[in-house]
Amino acid sequence: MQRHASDRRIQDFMTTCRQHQLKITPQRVAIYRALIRSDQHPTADMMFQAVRKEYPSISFDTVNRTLLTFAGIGLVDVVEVFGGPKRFDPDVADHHHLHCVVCGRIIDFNHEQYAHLEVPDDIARMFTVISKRVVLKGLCETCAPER
Amino acid sequence: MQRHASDRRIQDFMTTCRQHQLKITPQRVAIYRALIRSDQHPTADMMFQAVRKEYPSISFDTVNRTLLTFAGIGLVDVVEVFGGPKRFDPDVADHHHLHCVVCGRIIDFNHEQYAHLEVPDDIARMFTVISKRVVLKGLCETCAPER
DNA sequence: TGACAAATCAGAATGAATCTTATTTAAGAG
DNA sequence: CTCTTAAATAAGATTCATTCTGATTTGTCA
Repeated sequence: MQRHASDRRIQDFMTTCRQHQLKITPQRVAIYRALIRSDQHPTADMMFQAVRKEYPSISFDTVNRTLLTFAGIGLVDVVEVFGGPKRFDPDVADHHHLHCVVCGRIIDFNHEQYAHLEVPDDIARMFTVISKRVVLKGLCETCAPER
Repeated sequence: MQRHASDRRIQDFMTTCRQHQLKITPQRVAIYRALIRSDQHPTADMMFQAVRKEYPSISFDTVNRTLLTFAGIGLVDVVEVFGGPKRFDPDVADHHHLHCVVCGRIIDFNHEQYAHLEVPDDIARMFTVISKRVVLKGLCETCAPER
């Protein structure tokens, strides 16, 4: 089942590439594979280290450039950060983020109330909204002072 | 009136510095002055260029370090970005952001619905929330395709 | 199978942020 | 008002992230 789900995503990935006239190279497939089984919100360098293990000859530039290409066609998201390197999110469905201000961890969550955020009329008139996200800053369990 | 409001903020600024045992240096005052009359969401370099005009001998390092110090005591906010240099926000009151994906402009806004965002119980149990913000990505008036 | 545009690699270049060290200075004590 | 001291600053070096350049390789399609 695990194998089938993953294979299915690779098939979809290839279809998306073809739709955008992107060549299906072994590097791109390796990067996409690493992406869908990645820890949450990796940096380009983290992705490079991960892909490297299965594809030792790959260059950092290829990984970075490919991630940006993937972002351009909606296969991955570049998420908001408060400084530091870019971070990527393989989950492109709508969801929200917690940012721990101490360890920098980004935690995904969903909430019914946030699923129906409306855009104020005066804003909607002057701004075309592509995506909406609630971003909470705070302290995660590990970093919160003990009670 | 303009002058008075500004003077008042400088007074408050000095009080805050004293409360945190920060020395009131002419550099810090110049940086704070530039901050409160800044365009929205400047980078450290933009701040450096601005402060420079009134204080030509100041170094970039001092401007950058000072902005981070100010952020640490709540005089300025580091806002979310999607890559690129850090950006600062002199408005530390609760508000929300539009990000134009084309020109990178960040636009402040407020909305009644967003003022009452509740944090889901299961999240509140594992995460101490410091701040909440709605982040909308999209196209600003200038960058939206003509109609 | 061959041609060509696209993609990759390696290393150089750029940009942002931080660190190091020597010097200067604000602020409190006397 | 002067002295002392820790804090702050300036300048340049360093580190890290990202992008660019140019030469080489490789999917894709005819």
